[in-house]
Amino acid sequence: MHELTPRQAEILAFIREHLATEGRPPTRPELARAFALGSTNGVQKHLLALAAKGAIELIPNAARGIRLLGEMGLPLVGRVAAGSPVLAIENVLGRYPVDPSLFKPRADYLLQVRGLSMRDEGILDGDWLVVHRTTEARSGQLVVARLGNDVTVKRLRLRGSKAELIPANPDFQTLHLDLTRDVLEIEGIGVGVIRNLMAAPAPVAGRRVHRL
Amino acid sequence: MHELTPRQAEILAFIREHLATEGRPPTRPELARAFALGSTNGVQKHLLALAAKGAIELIPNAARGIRLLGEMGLPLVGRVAAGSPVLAIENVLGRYPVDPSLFKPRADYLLQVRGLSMRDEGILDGDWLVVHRTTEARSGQLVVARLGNDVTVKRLRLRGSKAELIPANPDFQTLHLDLTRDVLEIEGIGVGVIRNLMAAPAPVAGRRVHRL
DNA sequence: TGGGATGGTGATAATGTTTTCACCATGCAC
DNA sequence: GTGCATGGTGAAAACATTATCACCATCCCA
Repeated sequence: MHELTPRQAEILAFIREHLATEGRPPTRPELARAFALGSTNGVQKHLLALAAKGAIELIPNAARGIRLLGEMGLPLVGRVAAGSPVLAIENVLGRYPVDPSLFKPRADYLLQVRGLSMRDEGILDGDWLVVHRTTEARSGQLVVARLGNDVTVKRLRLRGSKAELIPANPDFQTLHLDLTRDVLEIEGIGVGVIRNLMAAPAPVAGRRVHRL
Repeated sequence: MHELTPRQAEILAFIREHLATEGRPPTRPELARAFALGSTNGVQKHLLALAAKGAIELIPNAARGIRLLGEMGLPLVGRVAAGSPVLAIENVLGRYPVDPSLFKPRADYLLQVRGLSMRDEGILDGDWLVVHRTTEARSGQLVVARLGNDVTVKRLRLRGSKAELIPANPDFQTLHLDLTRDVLEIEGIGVGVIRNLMAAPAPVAGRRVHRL
């Protein structure tokens, strides 16, 4: 998908919002009113641009025939391949219908936790860590950090130029970093945990998500 | 809400389905086609009946102006008042946008866990247990059980006529029941866990959910 | 300096959709 | 047996909505 212009992003956000609050997509006149446009044709062109970029689908001759694409839940990231971005396609196991607004700050993806290094905080092997994507974290937060080629989940403590990545399990060791020397790459902060006690559900979309 | 007739329930289900698959409510002609009706007026009367019963809201003069009511996520049940049904209004803290189909079997409500009796299974104080409502449970399942006036979350073990409710924390004691004497009321089985690591989100609907 | 992408106004035809008219049939309670 | 809720047909008016026409302005890049 090409990048959206700021205006297009605004309009896409309004459609999302309208859908959530009203339960149906907006019409072109409704969009025109919302953006103080005098003509529905201005709206129409934005919608065509959004459709061309794959952000929405326009159903011909259907009232409110606007369908959001790529809104199929959050990606579940499995084992992160060495050196690849967390959200790289080869790491994504599927997409699951988790409402991003259920968590604060907003959830961006799910990370399947491996190992028991955070056991004493109730995060077990196989749990889904709900992650907010950010490069900044505060002391005390649960972080998804990149250490070389590995991605790890630990609690962060910052003390001046020193950083600690602290597990919640006495069998694991705290990692000490000197920020004047070492690079600490934050991938996101943990904002929630989801565990399936029974069988894992089927994803709403498989490994590859095609746009039409 | 009055009870729906079978026909009305069918139509409501179709609206739900259409909304999920198409991303917008159906029109009256679309409904007429789906139910092989020759006239949109037949549909209109059903919609008016559904609206009168509080199942939907009809927005006048708006294309696809059908809005589902009472579809606002799962109820979060807090401390269960003595003797009251789990889902009694006084126990419901709010409603949260959790997709029931994310868990198997289907999630029916969320129960705010109190205490640390299941700590070693990674279920902590304040966690939301995702519950499937059922009165039947198998040995080994995590159950929401009613013991007298109290509701408790434990792992169930059945051995012939004996039942055990087993905590996951050595500080708590296993409860032994003789099913020939004692009554074990199952309220549901735990199918998942959700934890908010940051502040708890605002509910999509407050303690009281008004219809219009 | 010219052409394409973006972001508009204004108007109108064609089509989709809601709403209401009149009328009919069945089952069920009082 | 009459009245009422339910579940229909058929038609038509009024309104909502989509789609497309011609035209304009700005910005950026080759």
